Amino acid sequence: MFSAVESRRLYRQVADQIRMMIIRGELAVGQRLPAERELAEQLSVSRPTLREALIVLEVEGYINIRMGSGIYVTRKHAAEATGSEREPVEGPFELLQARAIIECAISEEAAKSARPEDIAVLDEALRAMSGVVEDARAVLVADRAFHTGIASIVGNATLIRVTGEMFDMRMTPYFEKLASHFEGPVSWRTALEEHRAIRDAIAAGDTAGAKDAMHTHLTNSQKRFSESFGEEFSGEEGRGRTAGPNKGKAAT
Amino acid sequence: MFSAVESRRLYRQVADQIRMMIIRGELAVGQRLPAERELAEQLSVSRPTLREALIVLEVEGYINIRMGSGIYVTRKHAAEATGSEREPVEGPFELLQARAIIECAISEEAAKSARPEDIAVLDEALRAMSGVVEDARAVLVADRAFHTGIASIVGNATLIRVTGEMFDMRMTPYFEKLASHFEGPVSWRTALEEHRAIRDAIAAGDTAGAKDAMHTHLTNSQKRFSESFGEEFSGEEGRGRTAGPNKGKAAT
DNA sequence: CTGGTCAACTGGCCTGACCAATTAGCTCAA
DNA sequence: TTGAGCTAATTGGTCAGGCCAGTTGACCAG
Repeated sequence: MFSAVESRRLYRQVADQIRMMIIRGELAVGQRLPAERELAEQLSVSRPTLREALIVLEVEGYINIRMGSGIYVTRKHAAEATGSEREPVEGPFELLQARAIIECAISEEAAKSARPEDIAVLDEALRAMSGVVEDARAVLVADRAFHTGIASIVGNATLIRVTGEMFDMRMTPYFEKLASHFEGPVSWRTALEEHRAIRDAIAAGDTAGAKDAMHTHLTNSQKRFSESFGEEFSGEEGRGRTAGPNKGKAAT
Repeated sequence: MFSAVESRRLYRQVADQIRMMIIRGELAVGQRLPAERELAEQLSVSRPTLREALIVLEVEGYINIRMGSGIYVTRKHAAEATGSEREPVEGPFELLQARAIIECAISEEAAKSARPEDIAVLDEALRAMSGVVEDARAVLVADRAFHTGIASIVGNATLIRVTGEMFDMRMTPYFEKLASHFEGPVSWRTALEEHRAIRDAIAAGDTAGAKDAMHTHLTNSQKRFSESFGEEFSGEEGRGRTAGPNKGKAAT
């Protein structure tokens, strides 16, 4: 929601970065993080700022700070309560298909009620994204801000959260490995153009157009994935069952 | 056991103190707190410590820190202050609206690819539900099975999970307390009829009809809610947008 | 009135230091 | 050998003072 522009605050950026590392699994549960002084130096921030970021993560429940001992990772996912299912997550193709279905509907809804200030939020996310296509980490933040920004137009906290959670599922080692094969400045610029098309349709109040543009965007993402999937993992057994490149859809 | 002497960290004590003042109403919603420097002096702590406490409260959602402007109380959040933890707690209406948008799209998609065995799954859920409308607990299980059953027609694990998670959000004390005022055999039979309409549309491959039927179902759920407790929520501030700094004063 | 400038706040961040809790390693007596 | 107790290094907790950047509103030129 309104944390789009506000994320300029350094301690929040630091918190985002560390949180992402935990979700990705780069920091195992139970593992002890480097000392505050060392961490601050590695991240090029002062210790007070690093401490503020750590407190954010502690309140959110990601880490446990023990005085005199160290900082420990406690869990890797925010929503874990219902003791159900598997950790291994679903495959990237299923995820992108699910996002296509859900976010298309959200875009459609957003186009109905977008106001100028809502469009300004999207524009800010686009502007931010255009400036960091070279930075693999920062561009993800901007990408996320755009997608959750659309959900925020509807003004529904649940939609914002679900959209964000689905986005964050790409932060898995499996997904990351695939993404590293095709994500780059070029593909991000393409995605940026697709974002602009979505933004324009929403700004124009064009519900069908917004839905189509979002569908195009996520379908293209799938394509980019499947190409790299075919090259690198051709001999491997894929996981997703449906969700081929051809989703057998009619109208659009 | 011996949790008496915890040597609580100072910034947490400060956060507790301010949080209590907000909950008690000593600090009105929307009110601006004293400046950090002044507040630190009043509480006899250093500014960094005060800042850490404020960041805790900001993450918890009690206050809103605006750079260059000041610190503002955003809400009281009375009851569950102690067990708080995660759970931004979106309201029941937001949840039902989100479900309407998302599950309508899923129903539409399901109607495209429903096979006889998929319909059989829905029929089984309907049959189970019809037999337990008297049992408040069992009927919820059947209700859940129906909704996730629709998602399973699309054959996408992410959709199934998201649908289930959104459904499970009603399993909170807050939500259940409200639900107990209107949920009963009568309302469940009505919901069952709405389920049947959804099932029929999906079985017939009627995408628009499936979407409409699902929309009707969840909109009616919303109505049943609002008829019982409509007024309670109307005073809440919108969360998604317009963190209006312009309260109180109208045009000049 | 209108629009722009500017100075007084206010939060954001930093340096550098010291205190307090924890823990690993050591000594030394049993 | 063993283990109880001490020591010192390590780590988080707190403090002080300062500078920078964004916000706001009063003020002045137009």
